[in-house]
Amino acid sequence: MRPTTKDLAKAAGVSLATVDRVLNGRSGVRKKTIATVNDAIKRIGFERNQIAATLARQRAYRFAFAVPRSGGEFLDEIIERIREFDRVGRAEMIETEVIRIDDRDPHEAARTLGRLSPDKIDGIAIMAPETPQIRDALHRMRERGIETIPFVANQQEDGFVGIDNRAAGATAGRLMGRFLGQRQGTVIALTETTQSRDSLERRLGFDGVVNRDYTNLRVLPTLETHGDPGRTRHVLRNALDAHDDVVGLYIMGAEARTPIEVGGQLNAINRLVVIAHERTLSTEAALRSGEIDAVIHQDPGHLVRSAVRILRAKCENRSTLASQERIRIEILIAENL
Amino acid sequence: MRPTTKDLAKAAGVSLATVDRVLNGRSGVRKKTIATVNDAIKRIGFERNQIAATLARQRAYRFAFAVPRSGGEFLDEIIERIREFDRVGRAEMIETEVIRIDDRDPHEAARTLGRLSPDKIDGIAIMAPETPQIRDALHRMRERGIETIPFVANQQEDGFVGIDNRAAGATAGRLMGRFLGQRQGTVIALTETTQSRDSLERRLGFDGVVNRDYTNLRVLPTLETHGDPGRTRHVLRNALDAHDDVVGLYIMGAEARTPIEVGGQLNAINRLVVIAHERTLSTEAALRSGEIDAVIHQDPGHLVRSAVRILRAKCENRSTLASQERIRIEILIAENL
DNA sequence: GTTGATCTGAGGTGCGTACCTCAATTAAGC
DNA sequence: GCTTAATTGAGGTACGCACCTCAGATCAAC
Repeated sequence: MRPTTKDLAKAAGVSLATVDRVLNGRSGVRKKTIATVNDAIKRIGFERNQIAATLARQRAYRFAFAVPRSGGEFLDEIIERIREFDRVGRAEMIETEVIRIDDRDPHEAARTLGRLSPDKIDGIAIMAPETPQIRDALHRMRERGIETIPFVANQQEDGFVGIDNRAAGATAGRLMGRFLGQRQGTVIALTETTQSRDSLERRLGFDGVVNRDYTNLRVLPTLETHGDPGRTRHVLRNALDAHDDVVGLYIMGAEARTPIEVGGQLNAINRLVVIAHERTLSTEAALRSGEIDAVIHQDPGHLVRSAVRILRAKCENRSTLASQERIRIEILIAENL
Repeated sequence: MRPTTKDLAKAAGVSLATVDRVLNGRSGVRKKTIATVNDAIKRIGFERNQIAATLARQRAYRFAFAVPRSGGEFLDEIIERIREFDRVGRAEMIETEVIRIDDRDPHEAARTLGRLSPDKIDGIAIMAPETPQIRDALHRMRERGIETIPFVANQQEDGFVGIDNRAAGATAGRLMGRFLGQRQGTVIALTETTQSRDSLERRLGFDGVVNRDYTNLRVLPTLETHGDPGRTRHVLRNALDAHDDVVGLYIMGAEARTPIEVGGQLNAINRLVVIAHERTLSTEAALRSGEIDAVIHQDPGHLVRSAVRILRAKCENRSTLASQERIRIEILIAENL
């Protein structure tokens, strides 16, 4: 039989109350006693029964996902997965909710986060640009006892859930090079805004591979669409007009729908190797139809489940298996959709 | 507050004992009463608290993974993931164990499975060839009340956990075609044994794509290694001698180490596009060194966690979210390892 | 109406932990 | 040694459900 708290109390020569105080980090225990209990934990191999602990808490874990108010298909997909998780999670006493924050107004976003109280929420996964205001708000949340982790954005932070965007860019670069083979020419790189760290990282990774291993290719400075179809058409047409040897298109942003549409209309896409990011209804359809050649993807379901596992582990101050939590950089083509 | 069994009893106008009988499928309840309770469940949106239910069972779930006695690196990897899961699972009252079965002796395998009693085990994931003896043994296990699911092998069975091998082969075929570009020549396909259904499916998928879309390529009949380095060297050398235009090598089996080694020794691999299955220490190293170009993979951690989720859901007669349980066909290259 | 079988209710115990109160003990400062 | 504060123990209740017993109700067949 697995040792219980009762066994632990006996082994440590203390009462259940003290065991409880130590296990849950409550105050009013001498350092020496804490050490005694910890020794006993190791000695008898005690491990808290999380099932019983969760039940005894008398309330569900409540986790929030703070996501931008504006977003494309990929964000919709993530939100759908959060809601899906919520449905099955309730039976395991985990409730999840989506909180929208305004990524264009850092002050308002910080205020929204500031309003969250530990009474209503145990942890939060944040998908937001790293502005000083947000950073401050997060710091204050942690002080109030709310666990936080960066989600999809801000990979350099601790406990990040998401992919290594630099490696993702390198992956795209490798595929671009290999798919183009001996062909010589220009590659267009497109994103919503070059301000975003994700785009920067991806571009760095992409260039790293292409410049080193595919000297037959030349990558143009990144074009910006600002998510605007008109502007997308404009910059794309300009680039195609200016270079008659365009052979590849790398769509770096999460919103590939408009570039694909515009590319198709310009009748350019059929001759190009096109690589985009994130599986959405649009990129999936484009993969099937052959309009694009590969998609670099991170699984939204895994993202959500991993974030919840990590938040929960933090609440129970456990550690997690890093190997289990690394989000894969997936390569999708028509055949493995 | 979520409705509890008590609320359900009140809503259905029956006692807690009857609610328990219905929820857990015990005998001695009239059909009409069962219907009344089920109606009430829907009406008030009752959902069993799995945390409390698990605790009240007074014992952990015990799941087994039946895997072949002989196997290569990929099997080792899977077993390692099972043990890893076991360590974290115990805190959630899920115990897992590995059972070795002799895949060369179906009778002995069936006997091993036959010895398993519902007292000692709640469910089992089986990775074994589909012989009549095994099929019988599984049938009898289910009758005894042990849940079973096919694992990695036998994808056509219900509840299968693993990848669609035909699609995996098609994925390999597409990559082979794209990586070779305009090059013309012969492609070698290699496996341990063509008797295995996995190999057959992969070959079918591979051929489907290559024969249709890459007429510049010709795929030779599948070579068999029987897992023997000597034989591998022999058949590979023969094939390379017989065809001076070999441009690609497709290693279909799970054990790629020997073919990669032999190919390297024959000094052939550097000129070829090589695609293998399953990430292992060998294929990972070969990807990094450039000896192979891509690996088609299924994540062992996901395989194990998914199998456990499905077995547990079956024990609690719940349904699972199919979308969450589909094992991805992953494409690995050096950049997204 | 009786008998026997079938169904249902009432009530209990226990799982392993969280979280609470209050009294008792021990340590620390003077 | 005394006072005060810090530490510890004892005991309780609760979570939502599984699983048990036994008496009482209901039903069907005769």
